[in-house]
Amino acid sequence: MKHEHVTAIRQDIPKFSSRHRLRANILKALAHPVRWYFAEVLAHGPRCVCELQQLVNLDMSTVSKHLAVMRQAGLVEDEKRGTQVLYHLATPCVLKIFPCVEEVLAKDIRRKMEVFGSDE
Amino acid sequence: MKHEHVTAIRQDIPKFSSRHRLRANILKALAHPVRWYFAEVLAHGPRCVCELQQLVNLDMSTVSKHLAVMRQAGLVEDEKRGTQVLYHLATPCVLKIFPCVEEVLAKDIRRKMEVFGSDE
DNA sequence: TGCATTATTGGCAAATTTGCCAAGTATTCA
DNA sequence: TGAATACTTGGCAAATTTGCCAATAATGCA
Repeated sequence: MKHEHVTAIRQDIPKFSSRHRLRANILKALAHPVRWYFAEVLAHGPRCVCELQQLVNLDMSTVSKHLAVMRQAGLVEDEKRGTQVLYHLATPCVLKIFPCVEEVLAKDIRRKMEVFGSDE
Repeated sequence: MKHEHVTAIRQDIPKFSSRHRLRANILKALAHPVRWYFAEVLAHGPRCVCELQQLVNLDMSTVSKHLAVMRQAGLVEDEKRGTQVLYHLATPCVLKIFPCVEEVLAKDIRRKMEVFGSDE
């Protein structure tokens, strides 16, 4: 017998849960094309919601919600300036994630080209 | 007038799309508590599906699907060994993402403690 | 004060993700 | 060959995410 079948409540992920959920949540806040793009843009300096909105051409409410996800994850911070709200990266270390992802991507492409080249 | 309302097809995210979708997809493969955990475990060396399954206490089919997500993203590679399948990290650079996330987390906690301390 | 600009929130429908079960494949071993 | 082990795939239901449209709030300006 391997283990009892727990039929746990859906939300209740086993012991590794809380620690890993916290970390996964930060990544989840980056793991969307729009939010990844925002992180890239904000790496160059603060931007207001209206600027970001024009860049992606989505409804402003949608943009606002994406930014809320990033804010709740601790990725960005906001600051009121008159009628607008400026967003900026909470820590520059987010930028270090970019090259890591590039490397995974590059390696994956190399690997796929090998497979393509072989006669399998 | 700011811009026409495009009412685009749902999938069809504007110009920044393809480039960022590709990158976001890699992060998405890490942005789940179980898969984040697997990446941590695999950082210590190859593991078979059955080992990983026992660690998280989920159905083996569920574990298999999580690993398939990671494989398709180019995060891990698999290798048959008899009846079992060993998974290992495709590139060690994934590990560099861990400390970045820790830093975001630490900064976020610091910031929240400040707010807690102030009389706002 | 009234109006425009900027942003957030609530609500909803469509899309995606997640996890289980059942069924199928592949390999080892008796 | 037949049984056991290890894994994958299809299908489905529950949960979550995403994006739009109001409706609402906050600020600046005439």
